[in-house]
Amino acid sequence: MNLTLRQLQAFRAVADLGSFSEAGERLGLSQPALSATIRKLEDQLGVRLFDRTTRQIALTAEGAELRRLANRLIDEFEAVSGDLQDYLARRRGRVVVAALPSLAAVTLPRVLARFKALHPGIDVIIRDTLHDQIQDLVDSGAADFGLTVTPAADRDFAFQPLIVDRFVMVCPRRHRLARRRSVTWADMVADPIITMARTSSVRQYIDAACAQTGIASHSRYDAEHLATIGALVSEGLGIAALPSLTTPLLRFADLAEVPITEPHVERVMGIVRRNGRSPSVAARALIDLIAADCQPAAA
Amino acid sequence: MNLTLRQLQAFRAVADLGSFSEAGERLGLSQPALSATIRKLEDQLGVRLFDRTTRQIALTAEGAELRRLANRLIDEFEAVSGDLQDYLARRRGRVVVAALPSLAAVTLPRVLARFKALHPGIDVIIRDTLHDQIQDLVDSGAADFGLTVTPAADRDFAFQPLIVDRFVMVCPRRHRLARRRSVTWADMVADPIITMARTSSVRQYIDAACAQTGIASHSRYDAEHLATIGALVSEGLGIAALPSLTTPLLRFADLAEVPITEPHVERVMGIVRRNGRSPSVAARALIDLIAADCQPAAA
DNA sequence: CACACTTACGATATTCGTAAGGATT
DNA sequence: AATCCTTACGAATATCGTAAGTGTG
Repeated sequence: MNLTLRQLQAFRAVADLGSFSEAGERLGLSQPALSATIRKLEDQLGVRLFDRTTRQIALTAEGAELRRLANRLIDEFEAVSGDLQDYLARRRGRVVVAALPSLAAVTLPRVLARFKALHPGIDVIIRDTLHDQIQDLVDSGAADFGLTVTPAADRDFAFQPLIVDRFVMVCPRRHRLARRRSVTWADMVADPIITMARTSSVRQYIDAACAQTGIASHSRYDAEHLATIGALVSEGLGIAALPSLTTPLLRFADLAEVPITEPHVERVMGIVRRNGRSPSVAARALIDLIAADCQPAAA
Repeated sequence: MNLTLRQLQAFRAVADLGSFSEAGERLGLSQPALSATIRKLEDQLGVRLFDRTTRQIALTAEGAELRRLANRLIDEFEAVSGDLQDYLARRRGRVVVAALPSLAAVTLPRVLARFKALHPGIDVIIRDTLHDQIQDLVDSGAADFGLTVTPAADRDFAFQPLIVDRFVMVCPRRHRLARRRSVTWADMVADPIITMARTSSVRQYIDAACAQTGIASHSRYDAEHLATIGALVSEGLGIAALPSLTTPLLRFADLAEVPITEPHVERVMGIVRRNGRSPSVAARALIDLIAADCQPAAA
């Protein structure tokens, strides 16, 4: 037995309306076509579903049973079908973004505001975590894509660069370096440097810069959160070297911000995806929006 | 969008097996046919469901979503389909029989024992009630068919005669008529006659017989239940005129049973169905069994 | 006679299988 | 070279609509 959805829909329409011609009209079919469909269905099942009296039709007992089952099935089917429609039309769905805290806090919120307006039915879940874990999340498929720095070369990732982030020095406004147009790493040696915890990718760049310039790292404080760093700097406990992308989060602290020109440290941030895996429609939409936001010139 | 069950089944097979050729083998389809099916499904949905790398295929995010939905749908469909199969194969179902108490107590139990053995999944519900209500139950569709006497001519019933039931006199074994080969209505006048209550169809025949022979009805006792009549007769309180069909139920009372030859009163019992309504498969099966039981010669 | 379903039939669409093509291991 | 998917194409099947047929009110 091989029932067809169309057969069931036709049967339901006839059973509901009690008329072949009305059902045909509703389904956009000619009445003979419906007649043939029901006839075939009856042949397949080996049972009469309607008692015909040329003038009137009535469900048989088997017809009534089939009607029950068909209703259940078609309802389920249409509900699911609607889900898929919505999903594919980006009216429904879910995107999981794994992003570095800086991007999650600065870039993403701005984009998400627009995204939410465009696709109100899509939930965006932000996993703000560190670079290594972002790579793992993307690799395992737990995240649709990642927003982070250039991924490790040995991983099979597709990387789409978006932002080149340079480091800036952050200090109190009354600090001796606050008025400078730019500073060098050497300028900063005299002060205690407050950096992010060793687990942070930012710290990797700082340490690299230290090694590159031959200057020993001399951080006195490590912080997990940017807000903590901002507070520490604000209290005059030291100065910080941070990616420029993160400084908007420190606005509350009323700090001075000076580019670090020597050594030239920059991190390239962008979108990390699994190679050979196409993103979901919802993810694709968000990726496009992020790219447009970060590269207005490219658009 | 008009998804087809076949499309979903094809998609699920490919998604499960991760291979077009294996899925084709399982479905009994050629591999290109499957390829075309999936291709068309993707076109309809406007989304790629698989990432193809000529050597390997992997679900896209939409594919994964569709897989979830397809599984739900197909499982539901197969469950429903199985229910229907069972129903049509008479492994499941329900028959409601409206029967006169005599038939419900005498004929039906014997048949139902065989029916239950043949179709253990079908529930048979017996409504033992009086003729008028049987007609109503059948007419309204509440009962699949009725077992009763010839229905009223003004009703639109199909009647299939099964048993011609003649009336017999029932009396104590030591009664003066107990040894007779047959008796007439006139023979019985001397004794008090115990009959069923006025609501019974049996009583209608008794009264008709009285009127026909010009003999006044002179029943002293009315009883609702046959067992009561049997007990009354057994105690010597009178004699009874009953359809021969009912006498097996009086065996407990150890009574004599003599056919009544004059007047010739008989009731034709059979199966009553609604005209123009085909019986359910289950009902048909039970009807056939009853007919075979009552007319072994016809078989 | 009008209405509602059925049957008949030709046209269109869909689906299938075989055969050939292309890419990767 | 072998394997797996895709494309191409002709054949079988299904489905549809128009037109004609049948029985009922």
